[in-house]
Amino acid sequence: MSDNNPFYHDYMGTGGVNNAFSFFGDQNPSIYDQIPTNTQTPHQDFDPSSYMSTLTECLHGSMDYNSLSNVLCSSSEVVCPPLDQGAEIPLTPNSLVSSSSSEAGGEEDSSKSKKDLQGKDQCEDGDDDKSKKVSKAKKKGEKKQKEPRFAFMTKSEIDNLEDGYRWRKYGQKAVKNSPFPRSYYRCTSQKCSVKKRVERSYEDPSVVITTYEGQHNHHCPATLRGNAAAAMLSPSFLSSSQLIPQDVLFAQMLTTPTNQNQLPINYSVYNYQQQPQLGPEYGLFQDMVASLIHKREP
DNA sequence: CGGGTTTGACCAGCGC
DNA sequence: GCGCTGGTCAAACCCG
Repeated sequence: MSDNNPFYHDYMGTGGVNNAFSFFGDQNPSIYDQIPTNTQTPHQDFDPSSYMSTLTECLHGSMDYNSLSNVLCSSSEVVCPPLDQGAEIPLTPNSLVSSSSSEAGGEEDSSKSKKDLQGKDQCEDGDDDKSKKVSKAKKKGEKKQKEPRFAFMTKSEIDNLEDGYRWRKYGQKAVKNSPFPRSYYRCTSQKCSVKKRVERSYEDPSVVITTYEGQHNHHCPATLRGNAAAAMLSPSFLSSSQLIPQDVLFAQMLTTPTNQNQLPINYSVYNYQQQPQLGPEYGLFQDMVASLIHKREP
């Protein structure tokens, strides 16, 4: 199958999973210029099976995100600070982010959702358009807090990949240096402030970059695909690839923690190539996506 | 009619 | 201070 897959040759080439990362920096080496070589291409002894077991632990809740990052970092020999700062990192196609913390999601929404509410609430108070606009302004000195974020890339014809949650588009912006617009989505669940951004890589239009921000405080809508939380852990799900359309040929999860100097470090966490023998792992990738964007019950 | 999308305008943050 | 850019809002529009 891989022989018939044009993307396989494009990106998997001779280096297996790790070479898939290459399209991230070839034409824009600015980030990589600052990164030690071994962070560009994760360790050559990279062992997908150990990654899978790590991910499995994470999925089943026995490992938190920091532990996950620690394991992943050590296995790829990347110096990786704890991902608990919620650091503000510029996100571009060359700088994907996962500054996640197992607690941050629930605590951080307040400021963000506050802003949203502020806008809506004060619209009712205001009696003209001007006041509406002004009311949206955030209080000075109130540093905007970032939700934990993570991003992953998929090779897909479809921009907005089905992940089991319901999203409402609230904006679209042209992206500098990219012919493709970036779309902004918000979870339609009332009390959920999770957002996601979807854009195509300007370096490779076949690659969709999806960035999630925040963690869902509710379960995946059961009506869509059944009880996803349970279903995704079932063997039948793992081989059925229900949540993401079949035309996803490649998926790679990325994180970009920052060190003390806010230097972004990119490293591959997980990489999937759609091949028959990897079917179950494809499901596991989806599990991971779902688990990261879904806030676990305490 | 309700919910989702489109799109122009506004605002904040950042770099110069 | 100014300009640029990303993120968000909200009215208008679309669609089932």
